Amino acid sequence: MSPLSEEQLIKRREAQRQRIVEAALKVFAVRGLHGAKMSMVAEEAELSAGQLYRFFESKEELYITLIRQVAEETAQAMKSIYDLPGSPFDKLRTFTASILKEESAQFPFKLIQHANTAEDVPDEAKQLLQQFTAKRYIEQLLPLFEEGQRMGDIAQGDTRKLISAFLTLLSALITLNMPIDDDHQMPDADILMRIIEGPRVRDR
Amino acid sequence: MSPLSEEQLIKRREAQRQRIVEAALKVFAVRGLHGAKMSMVAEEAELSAGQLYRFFESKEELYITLIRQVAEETAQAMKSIYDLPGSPFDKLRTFTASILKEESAQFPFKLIQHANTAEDVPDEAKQLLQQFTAKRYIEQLLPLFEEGQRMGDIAQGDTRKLISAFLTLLSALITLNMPIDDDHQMPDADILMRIIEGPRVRDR
DNA sequence: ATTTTAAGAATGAACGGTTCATTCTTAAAT
DNA sequence: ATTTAAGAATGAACCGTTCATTCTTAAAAT
Repeated sequence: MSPLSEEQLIKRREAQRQRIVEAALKVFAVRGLHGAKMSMVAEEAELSAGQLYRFFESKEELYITLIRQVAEETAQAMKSIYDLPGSPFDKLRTFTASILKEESAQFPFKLIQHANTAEDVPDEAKQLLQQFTAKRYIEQLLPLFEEGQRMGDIAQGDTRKLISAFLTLLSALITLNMPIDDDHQMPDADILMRIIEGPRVRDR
Repeated sequence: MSPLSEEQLIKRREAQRQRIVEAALKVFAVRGLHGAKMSMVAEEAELSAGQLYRFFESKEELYITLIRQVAEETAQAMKSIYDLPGSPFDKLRTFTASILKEESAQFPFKLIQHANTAEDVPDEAKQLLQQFTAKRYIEQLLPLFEEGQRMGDIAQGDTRKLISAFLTLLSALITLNMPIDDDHQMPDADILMRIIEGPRVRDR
């Protein structure tokens, strides 16, 4: 009857779909909703533009699917900071360094940043993002920062404000999307950590 | 013959031209070269789109004119940091605060950031920007930072790297173009100053 | 009366999302 | 081996939209 069993087909199809979403993440993160073209996503996913429409009925559906997935994964990644080794400060440094090092780790941030500032973002995407706002991340990190403050690793003061500033700067840095040339060089994690670092003593 | 002398006319025209450039700065800074539409510039300058073409023969010419003007003004602004009152650290804080406070002060940064990362930027604009690169700003600020380091106000270490990181983060923050809503709030200058701040002692 | 200025409509080219006719692949059935 | 047909893939239109730019027209200035 059918050349491929039902099960095989579904699996295969799902894998393809995921491949497209990953390509879309890269393209949408870098270029934004309107700057990203379906043809670019197709190229990145290594199939023809027409093919995309066998998996997603529109650019909008693809975008919403992408946002949904990224929102969930990011929330997950946030939680996983707690599993990192060392003190709260160590955990945060490791987290920060890994994001600044790996380009692929930056895509979700860029995507969300774009989605939050671009216009004509589909309502459904907006709603999804509202469920996963910065406010939520702050609450999620609050215990970690508070412990760090108790230990003296992390600077005293309004904790939420500190987290907010830190996340904003990290996000800003990622979003900057700098060409790594002679003129600019990505500040490393340690520079960024100075923002939340507790009191230092002279000469180290 | 004419109640307006030749001279007056030219002056009037020049003023109008400048008005357009300023409108363009705002629009191009926020939306980038391709995101900015001539109709938007026209609206901002409070004239019709068609009128623009009496002053600039193309979008490209307008853009190049704008880049040239901004590049020069920015270099000028950089120099003026030295004229600010107080210690090197004070000067830098004042400078930073004033940029973060006033939106109009951020336009040049945004424009340059866009121009440096966008594609299909006119060659002439690229060339103009190369003359006023970050590298140049770093050299310009070097004496100020070195003095600050000698005084202990500013953190020790590779001075150029420190300046670069500071400028990059400032630029990133500005470029982020955050909506000032409940979720996000612009980190203030003092937070940013922690990046370059010299050794702190416990309890202030 | 003539020129200048302005606004706004018209133009035309490029772009890009989407569709579709057609060709290819592949694995089961013969 | 050969056939067969479903699903995969392509690439070329299609077609609406979006601008940059030009044209038309009329008011205002001189």
